[in-house]
Amino acid sequence: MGKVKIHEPASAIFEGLSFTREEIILIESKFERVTAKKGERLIDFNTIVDKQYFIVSGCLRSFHIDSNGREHTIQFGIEDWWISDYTAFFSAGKALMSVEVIQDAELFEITKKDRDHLYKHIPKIEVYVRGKLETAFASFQKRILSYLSLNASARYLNFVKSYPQIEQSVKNYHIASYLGITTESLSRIRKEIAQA
Amino acid sequence: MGKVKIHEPASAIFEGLSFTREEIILIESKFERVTAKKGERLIDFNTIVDKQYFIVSGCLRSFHIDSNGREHTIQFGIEDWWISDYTAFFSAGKALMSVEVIQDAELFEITKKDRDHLYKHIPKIEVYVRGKLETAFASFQKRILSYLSLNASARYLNFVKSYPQIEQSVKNYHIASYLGITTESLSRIRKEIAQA
DNA sequence: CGTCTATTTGAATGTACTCAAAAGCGGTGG
DNA sequence: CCACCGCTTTTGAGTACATTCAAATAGACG
Repeated sequence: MGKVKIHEPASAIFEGLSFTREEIILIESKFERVTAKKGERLIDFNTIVDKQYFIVSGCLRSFHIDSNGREHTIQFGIEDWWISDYTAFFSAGKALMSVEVIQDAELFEITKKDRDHLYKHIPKIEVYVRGKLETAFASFQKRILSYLSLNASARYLNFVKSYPQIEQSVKNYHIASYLGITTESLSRIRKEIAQA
Repeated sequence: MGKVKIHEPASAIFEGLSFTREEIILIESKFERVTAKKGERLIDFNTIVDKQYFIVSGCLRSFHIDSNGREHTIQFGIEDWWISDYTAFFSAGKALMSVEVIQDAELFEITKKDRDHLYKHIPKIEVYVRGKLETAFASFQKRILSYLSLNASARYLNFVKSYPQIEQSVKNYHIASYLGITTESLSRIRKEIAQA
């Protein structure tokens, strides 16, 4: 389990920030506690996205199905991470991808409207979120670099090293779809690594 | 040329925001006007990054040189865009990549410290920047999806469609290094497309 | 025209994919 | 406890796509 527990006040999401009693109540009123079972979809392709999820426990992924029917995993989400279809959430447009539960999960859910309300009334949350966004931005940049400069085997090793907890929580075919390779290729890569 | 001119007040960078006279003076004092010639490097690999650039005119790119000596273009920057090594800039760490001028450029330069000062004294700038960051975040997400789901030819067509202005401003070998393919492959792809 | 840089072409190679089939694993019910 | 089922991973053979290295053109500019 992560640092934040589902029974704590939602304000615990913003780790390191301290709040007044009124602020804590406001934050509490904007987040909804949600539990979701393996296989459930929180966001569906082509629907309007106005929700974002903070993961207390469990594992989720966002993925896209391309014109050939192949799934591509954009992001995995585990405890203390946020997940949504950000492209759609930020622009209030329709989802390019779906978000599904891989392992039973406990979540804090918030709508865009409520998020904006929190930003407005508690500006330090906006500052905090900008910092998180910057970190996520930088890690996306690194991921792009890994597609540009590494072969499948090196990308896999890099993934395992960077996200050991995720590697343990998901199926190999999910990892393959995150790395941009087929299940068969990942299997052969793992075999090669094991032999060395 | 873009909407913002180098002779305008720096506050023009934040398109759509209106400022008081005092705010305009503060913003002006934090940005420095810089001109840079083709070939110049604004950020060098392995050096501390504390500057970010708003591009008024010209063209730049950020790129990484991998362990085999190959260059990979992370981002192109043209007028009205920001460029830096964000990974390093956000974390005040050393550059993973370099930023070089592809076409003579006019820029507004700002340090991290001055940026933070502006955020603190003019909060609406921080809100504005968060919005920009979200847009950039979403476009990175789309780019990752393109590496996962498209072959080289489709990625190229996608690039040309999405960034026609950039395609005109840069060499093919830069485009190849952005798409994650070799110059030779891009040449063959362009030939195929031309024939069809 | 000559030089430097950028692009194209060719042939051989390599990496990852496709499709099909087999093996492994985990849970359920008899 | 074992047999079966569904799901996941592995293996194999053939193929496709992109790379490598080397050489030939094409363009830009003085």
